[in-house]
Amino acid sequence: MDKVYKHQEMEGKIYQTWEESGYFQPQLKKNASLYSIILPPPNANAPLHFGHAMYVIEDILIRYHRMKGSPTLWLPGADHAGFETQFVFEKYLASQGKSRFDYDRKTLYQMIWDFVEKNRGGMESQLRRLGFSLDWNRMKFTLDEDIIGIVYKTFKKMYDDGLVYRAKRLVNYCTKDGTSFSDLEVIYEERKDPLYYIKYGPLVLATVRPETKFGDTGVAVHPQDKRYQKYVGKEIEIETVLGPAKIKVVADETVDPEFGTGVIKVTPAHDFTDFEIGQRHNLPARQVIDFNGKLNDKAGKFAGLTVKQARTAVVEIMKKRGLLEKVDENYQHRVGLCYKCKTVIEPLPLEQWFVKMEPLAKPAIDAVKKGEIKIFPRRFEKIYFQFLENIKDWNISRQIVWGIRIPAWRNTKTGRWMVTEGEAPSGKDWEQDSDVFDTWFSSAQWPFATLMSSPKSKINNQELSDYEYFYPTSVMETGYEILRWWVARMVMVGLYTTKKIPFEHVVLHGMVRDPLGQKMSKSKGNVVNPLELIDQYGADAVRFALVYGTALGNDQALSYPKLQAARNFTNKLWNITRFIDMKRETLNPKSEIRNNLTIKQLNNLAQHKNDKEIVGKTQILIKTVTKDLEAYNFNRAAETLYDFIWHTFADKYIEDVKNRLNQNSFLILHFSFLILLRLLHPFMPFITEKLYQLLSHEQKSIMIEAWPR
RNA sequence: GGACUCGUAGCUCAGCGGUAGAGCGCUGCAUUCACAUUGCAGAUGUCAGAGGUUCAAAUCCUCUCGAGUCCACCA
Repeated sequence: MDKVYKHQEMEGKIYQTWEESGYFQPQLKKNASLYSIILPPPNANAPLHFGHAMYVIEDILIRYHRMKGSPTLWLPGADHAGFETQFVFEKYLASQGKSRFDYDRKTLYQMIWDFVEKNRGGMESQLRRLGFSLDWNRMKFTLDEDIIGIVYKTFKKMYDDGLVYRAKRLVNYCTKDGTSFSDLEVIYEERKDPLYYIKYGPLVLATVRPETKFGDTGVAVHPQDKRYQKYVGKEIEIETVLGPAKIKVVADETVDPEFGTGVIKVTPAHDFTDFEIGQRHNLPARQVIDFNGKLNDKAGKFAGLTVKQARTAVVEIMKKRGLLEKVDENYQHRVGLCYKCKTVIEPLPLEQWFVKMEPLAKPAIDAVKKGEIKIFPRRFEKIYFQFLENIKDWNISRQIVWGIRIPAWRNTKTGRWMVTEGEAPSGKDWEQDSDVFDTWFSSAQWPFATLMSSPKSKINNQELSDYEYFYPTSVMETGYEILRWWVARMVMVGLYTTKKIPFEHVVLHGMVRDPLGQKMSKSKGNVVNPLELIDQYGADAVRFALVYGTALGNDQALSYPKLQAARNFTNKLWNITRFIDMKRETLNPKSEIRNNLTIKQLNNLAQHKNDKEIVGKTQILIKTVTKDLEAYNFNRAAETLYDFIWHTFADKYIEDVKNRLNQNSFLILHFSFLILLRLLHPFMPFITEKLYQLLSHEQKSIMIEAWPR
């Protein structure tokens, strides 16, 4: 053995033998306690980042339960990541001097497919580098035919149940990316914009968006506002930049009398609050901004101007005509932006498919309230409830091509819609909706969709699908930032479709930040690639460093000292093994070399006081580590193991035993270390495998050894 | 406007009701035979502040101050 552990020479080979061994596949048997996790599918088109490396938590759980003897499934997948991927592809097109509008739908889809296909596999080999014991035979892609079929079925069922409806409503629209978004995809930024006080006949009102005034179909005040009582319900004559006009005054609770003058203009087609006011008071929605972000001919001579240009132009004319009372230049407010390209989101009226969320949210709330689903750490329950209790209907239409096309057809003659499970309706006059589903709509079905579409297996003469066997899954482990985007939606749709919870426990990890505690981002240029760290420190060390010293659900700053410490720890393990191996040669013990000595058998073997002591302490360690794993206290389990192996086992016990080593104490030394390796295996799979085989002189993998008890 | 997290040794963070902990750093010593990616010994903290509950509080409660995050959304 070398003096130093060289991970570069070991990890690749070990992973290969694991994969060939078939141990990643669950050993299905009847009446066993099952364990399953569906991997949150990484974007098929992008390299892994630290968020994915945190899935090491799942590998720890999977390896632990596999060793405990459960049929254990960890199912990998890849996400087509609809808008994300199309966004990247369009950037690529732009670099070639092209745009998506240069191609028809079919060609564009195929081009993105090929683009993704070219990058496929990268992410998968990276998951292998991390040592993840995923069952690659069950790999799924979100655009697999059978997955699409299941998504169609769900949509059709929702439609038939009246949970999906088509409506012209205001949506968050990015005029640059040319698609609408759900509420979650809008980010807000604090901005300082001028607040214009505009004269509307006898009234004055404040707005930051004078360019939308062509879409005004009313003026609103608070019902209790005494100043304006006399106008309520009446039409007032106003002077506008396009000449004189009449406009109705309504009273609505949502108006804040403290804001501005207490009067607001109502522009139902371009503001969410105004849309609602419009609905309540029968004010028509007049769209004056088009989907290209420019004003249309309803804006008279301002038609063709962008929103920004129009604002300046309108203000200028109002100034000239004395229609502007004053301008507050220091007005602070928050502006909605496209989460991807940061363009100002334009609320625009668009016909879309919506999912009614309230009936879905209720059972999802109950499932957690009743404890059928548990969330770890507990504090995230609040965020979950808060989201579900205030949920709004979900816009699931996206105006892109990269995704699952919505199986809805419109009759060009009657205008009626028909929803199917994917097949085109008979007859000539049907035209399919050109939109695709929001990626999260299909992702919400991932746990049951993946299992339903896996091949059946024979279990005790019974043909069972993975769905029948494994569902509901045991754990959904992911970053807390997608609790609402994904986890909550999986619970809702899972409960709706399968009538069962999709998973029993939700385990949430925190973010990995850069060494200074800053969020990693491409624009800041502080992104660290986990694969580079694996090259440098080894996968075991990277895994260990990510778990060690950070409580579940907390963010952590990437720490090089910690990585180094973890790497040194692997070296320590290596040298403990070297010592034991060396002593074996000199002592040449003839007694039973069995690997599976239990701690109790070991206890009976112990004669010397210190041998008894180390066995006793190991016994306690087993209990502690097991308990911490069951409670998802991964950091504590890791810290306890590190401390025990290094400072108790190596520093104290080995230092003591090395001077009095005999046949008997050697057995204690040897077998108790094998127990430690097994305890450590879920955290550091590669080196523990290597050392286990070195010491036991057997071909048997530590992966399928029994968890110490 | 609501909610959450964090504030513990120089730095990064565990601990979350029973005599202050780890990693890195620091000081001194050791070392041909498992390991310098080492060992031994050691220094370093009114656990942000103020009140309260308790036999006992870094740990529970209230408030204050600082750092950060999320949600709602203002026309």
